[in-house]
Amino acid sequence: MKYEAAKLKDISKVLGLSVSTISRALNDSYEISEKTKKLVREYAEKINYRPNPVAVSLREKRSRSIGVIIAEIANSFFSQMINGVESVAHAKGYNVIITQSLESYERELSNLEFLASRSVDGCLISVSTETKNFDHITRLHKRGFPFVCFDRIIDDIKTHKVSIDNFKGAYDATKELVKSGFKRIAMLGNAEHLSITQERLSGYKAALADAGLVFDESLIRYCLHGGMIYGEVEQAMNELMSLRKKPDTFFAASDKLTTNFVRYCKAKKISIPNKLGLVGFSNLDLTDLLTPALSVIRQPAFEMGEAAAELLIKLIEAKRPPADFENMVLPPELLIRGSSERKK
Amino acid sequence: MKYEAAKLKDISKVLGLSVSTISRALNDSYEISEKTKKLVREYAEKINYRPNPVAVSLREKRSRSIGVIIAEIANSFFSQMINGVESVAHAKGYNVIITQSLESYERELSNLEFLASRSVDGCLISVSTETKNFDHITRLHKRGFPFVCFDRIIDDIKTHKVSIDNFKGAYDATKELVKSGFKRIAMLGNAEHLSITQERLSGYKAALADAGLVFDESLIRYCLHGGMIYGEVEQAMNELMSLRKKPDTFFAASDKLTTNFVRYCKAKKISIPNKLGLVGFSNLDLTDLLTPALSVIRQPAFEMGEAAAELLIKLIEAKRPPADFENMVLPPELLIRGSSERKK
DNA sequence: TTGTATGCGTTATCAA
DNA sequence: TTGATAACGCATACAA
Repeated sequence: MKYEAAKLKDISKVLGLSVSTISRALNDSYEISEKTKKLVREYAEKINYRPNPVAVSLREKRSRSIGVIIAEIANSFFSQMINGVESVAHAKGYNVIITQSLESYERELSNLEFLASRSVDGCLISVSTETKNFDHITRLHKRGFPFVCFDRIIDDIKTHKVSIDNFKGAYDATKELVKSGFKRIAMLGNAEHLSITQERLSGYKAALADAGLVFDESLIRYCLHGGMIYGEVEQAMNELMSLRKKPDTFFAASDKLTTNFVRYCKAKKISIPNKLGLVGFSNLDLTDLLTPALSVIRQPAFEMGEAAAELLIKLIEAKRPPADFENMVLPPELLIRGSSERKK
Repeated sequence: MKYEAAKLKDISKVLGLSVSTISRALNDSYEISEKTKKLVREYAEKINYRPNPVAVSLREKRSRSIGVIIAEIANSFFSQMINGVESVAHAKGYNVIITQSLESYERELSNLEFLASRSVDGCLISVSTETKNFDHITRLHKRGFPFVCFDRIIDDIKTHKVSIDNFKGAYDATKELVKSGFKRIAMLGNAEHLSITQERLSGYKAALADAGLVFDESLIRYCLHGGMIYGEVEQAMNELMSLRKKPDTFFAASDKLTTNFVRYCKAKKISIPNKLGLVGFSNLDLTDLLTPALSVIRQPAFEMGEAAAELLIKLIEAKRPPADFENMVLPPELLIRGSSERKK
C-alpha cells in the first residue's frame, strides 16, 4: 500500500508549464510573472501540494531537523527538556527526532549513527550512564557534525554545553540536611564516571566540610543505571542500611534515585523523615503530593532544552566554526519540603 | 559549518571501480565476486561508510520511519506507550519520529502535515482533545497514507485500532467505589466528544445502574484539556464541591485528572479517602507512593504501543489494503489501594 | 563479473 | 519570462 503525494511534475502537466517554472513560481521567484504565479499557486493549493522534504533534503544537503539523544523519555527531567527543545526548534522551522538510549551504550551508538548519517543537521546529546568512551561522538564532531552537550557533559569535546550548577545543587541539598540536624548523610549517586556525579559529589563533600562533618566514603553508593532499575537502588540501600553506623539521611543525586529511595522506604516501612531524611534531585511535579512532600533540587529542564536547541541551531546555521563556545550553567532550585525536616 | 560524510563515489574513486559495483558489493549482490566484495567492504568499513538515508528514501520512496502523534510526552501513559512503539519499530528496522500536539488542534494539524509529506511511511495517532473534525486524517487516509489509531479512537475511519476496554475500566472503578460504600460518585472526564470519554461515561453509568444508584448529571464535569491544565480541574472541583449535595467520592477518567484531583485535595486540605474517595486512570508509577496510595486503573501502555507499531508496519509493508481491520481492545487493570477505602 | 545510464523530486545554472 | 538540463546519492535495468 503506497501513498502517492502530488509533485511538481503533476502540476506541470496539468498547467502546461515546465517543472522549473512551477518550482520558481511556488518559491516566489522574481523571474516569474504575477499571472503565472497566481495560476500555479492556486492549483497547488487546490491539490494540496507540499514539496517532498526528502528530495529537498537531498538537494540542499540538510534536513532541517535536529536529533536528540536522551536516556529515557519516561523521565520527567528529559520530557520537560524535550518540550523546551521542541518549542525553539519548531519556531525556527526545525523538526525534532527523539531517540532514547535507555542508558545503554549500544543503543546510544546506533541512535547516533542513524541520526548522524545525514538524517539530521545536528544533535543534542546527554550521554548514557554506560558510556565511558566518547569516540563515537568526538569522531563525528571532528568531521564537522554539530553537537551540543547538555546535562551529562563530555569534558574533552569543544562545543556548546548546557548544564546546571551541579555542585551548587548538591551543596545546597546537603547543607539543608545539615541545617536540619542530620549527621550521617549518605549519598546515592548516578554512575561514578559521569560528570554530573562527580560535580554533585564535590558539592556534597564541600557542604560536609563547611559544616565540620567528616566525609565517609562508606556512605557513598553509585548506581550504574542512575536508579532506572529498582534493584540497583535496593541493593545500594540494603548495603547502607546494614552498616554498623547507619546513615540518618540521604542525598539522592538523580530523579530515579529519589523516587526509588522513597519506594524502598515505603517497602521497608522506614519513615521519612523520622528515620531517614531526604533531599533529592527530581523534576517530577508529583513530589509535592507525597507524604511527606519531598524536598527536591529541581532543574530548569524546559529552559535547558530551549537553550540547547538555540545553540545547536546557531551552530548548524553558522558559516564556519565559532571562535569560542558557550558553556551555559543554569542554577538549580532547592524546594524545601517535609522530607528534610528533622522531627525529633 | 557542514558535515560531509563518505559516499559511494568516494569509494569508487579510491578503488577504481564504478559506483554501481560498489553499491552492489555493499548490498551483497550475487553479481559481484567475493574478492571485490571483500575489498569494497573492508574499505567501506575503514572509512566508516554509511548509506545516505535521504538518498535511499528518495530512491525507494519510503523512509523506513514511522510517525507518532500524541498529546504530550510528559504523560506517563504516552511515554510508556512510546517505549513499546520504539521496541517494535527498531526491531523491524524502522525509526520513530515523535511529535506532540499538546492537546492543540493546530499543532496536530501541522505535525501531521509534516509527517505525511513523505517524511514517514505511516503514522500512529491519538487525537488531541481539541480535535473534533477529523478531515485532515481521513483525507490522507483515503489517499492511502497508513494510519493506526490508538487510545483516542476515531470511529469513522476504517483502519487498525488499538485501545483499551474503557467501558470496563470505568465500570470496575465505579463498582469498586460502590463496594466501598460511597454513594455520590462524581466523574471528572476528559473532553466530552472524545471516544474514550463517552465509553468511560457509559461504564460509569452502567456500574451505577447495576448498584441501584441513580445517575446524576450534575456530578459530571468535563475538562477540555484532559486535566493538563490545573485551572480547569480546579474549576470543575470548585463547582462540584459547592453543590448542595456534594459528591463523596470521585472517578477521575484520565492520568492528569487523577493527579490534579489529588493536588486539589491537598491544596484544600481535603482528606482522601475520609472526605473524598478516589479511583482514577493513571499510569504513573508513583501513585503507590502517595499517602494514601491511589487506587488506579492502569492501561497496558507498553503493550498498546507494541501492538500499534506492529499493525502499522504490517499495513505499510502490505502490497494492498487488507480486507479487514483489527480492532484490538486490551484489558485495563484495576489496582485497589488506599484512596478508595472508606474509613468511617 | 563489471560498467553505463536512468530515475527518485527538487532547485539552480544556463540557454532561449 | 520561461524551458531544458544537471546535480544531490543511491539502486537497478540494461549493456558489455
